[in-house]
Amino acid sequence: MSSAKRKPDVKKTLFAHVATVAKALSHGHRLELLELLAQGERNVEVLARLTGLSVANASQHLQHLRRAGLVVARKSGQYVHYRLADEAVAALLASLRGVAETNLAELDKLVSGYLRSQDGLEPVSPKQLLRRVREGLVTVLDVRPPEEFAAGHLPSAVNMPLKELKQRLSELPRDQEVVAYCRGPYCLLAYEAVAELREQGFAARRLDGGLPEWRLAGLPVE
Amino acid sequence: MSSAKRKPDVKKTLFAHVATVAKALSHGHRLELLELLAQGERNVEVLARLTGLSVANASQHLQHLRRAGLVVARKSGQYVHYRLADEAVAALLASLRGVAETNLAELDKLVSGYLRSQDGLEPVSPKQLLRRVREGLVTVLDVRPPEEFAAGHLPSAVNMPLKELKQRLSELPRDQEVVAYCRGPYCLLAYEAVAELREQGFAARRLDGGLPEWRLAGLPVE
DNA sequence: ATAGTATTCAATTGATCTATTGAATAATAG
DNA sequence: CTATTATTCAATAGATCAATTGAATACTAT
Repeated sequence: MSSAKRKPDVKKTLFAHVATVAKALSHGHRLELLELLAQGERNVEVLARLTGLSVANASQHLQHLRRAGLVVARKSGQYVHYRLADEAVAALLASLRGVAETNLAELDKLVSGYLRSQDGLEPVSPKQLLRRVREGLVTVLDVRPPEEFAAGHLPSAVNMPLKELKQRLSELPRDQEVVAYCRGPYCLLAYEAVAELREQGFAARRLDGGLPEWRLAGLPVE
Repeated sequence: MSSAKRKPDVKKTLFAHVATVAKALSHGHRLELLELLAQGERNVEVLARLTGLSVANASQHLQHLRRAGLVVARKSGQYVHYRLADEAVAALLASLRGVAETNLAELDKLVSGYLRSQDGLEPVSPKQLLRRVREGLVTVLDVRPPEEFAAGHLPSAVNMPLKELKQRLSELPRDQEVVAYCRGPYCLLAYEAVAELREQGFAARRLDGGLPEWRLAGLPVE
């Protein structure tokens, strides 16, 4: 039986291949790129600017992700647009984040200390929010940039990037709660929007998670 | 606003912490250790032997996993028993494996080429199997070592390690299908058991996944 | 064609990771 | 107490990875 000798090799090879995927996830910059790509397609320059990386560096990290099969590239003219390879990638990221949060004491402290302190209230769960949106009880505020909003957003959400928030407060009704969201659990825009709104006397809360998490829950996107 | 300067730091720090968890998953040996731990608690020496690593090397990898919060250690006498920190870790592993399989062309070839060729038939899904077990239509064969069987197994499963299979064929009924399983999708024991059984004229198939996947599906364990 | 832009490639340097080895701890058995 | 066993620690050398730089490629617009 040749398999007696080949068996360990095959098993080691299988695990080594799975490990290469994990290795692609094992750098903060690449996780940040993936979070941005979870919002929708992006070209290299924009990704570099949003993450603060040099273009060459961003390009190399993106190629690393591509080799691991986590993202795909589409060339259009002189631009190369990257996007997540698959919805399963977004689910994997969420799972990784969840394990990291529950298991890493330090991370837990950061998340619950720094982030949660900014708004005293618990975040609204996606399902709760959907129910209240359908009953017209709540204003949904998307504080991401307009391009990301255009690529998909929550039902009946209003787009108001954080920078414009102060000037456009009059557009928001004061007689119902405002729920803000942005890219994901580690996107700080929504935290700051809630802080600002509450300073101005609004009843404001944050959505638990961002658009990718909403999508993963199987809820509708416009 | 001090957050204008601190914001990027917090975000980078958050992603860096999540990345350390991914880094812990980024080595084949550690994934193999985790697969074994998904079967139940194990001490260092046993893990070293099962993986073919030196004890010191296995110990270091285990400590790496522990620092990342993926496993926990329990000291009892002179032994240190490791186990998965959480059920979410098993789910994360399954998710990682799934993404790796669908996205890595090479891995796909290995899995469907080498493994699937060993038994021509499709594997049985956990839900199908549970239904057929309850109707008494099938014999469930657990080909893992007795310790792992003792730590938990499928309802009404028969334990028969691969090495004993040939001698104990008479214990298996020939008038109904036999479904074999072992540790997980990359555990080769079940493939070999099915091949052997079919050579001997049994109607044999493989369960899709192993005990950890069965657990994750929320199905009952004895 | 020419200039300009987006992206990738190639080479370098410093940093991090892995496996091995042998010694150090800690618990147990005689 | 001494010998034994399980585990961890510490130091090393080789391998791999990350960021930077400047050049190369590929496409667009004039």
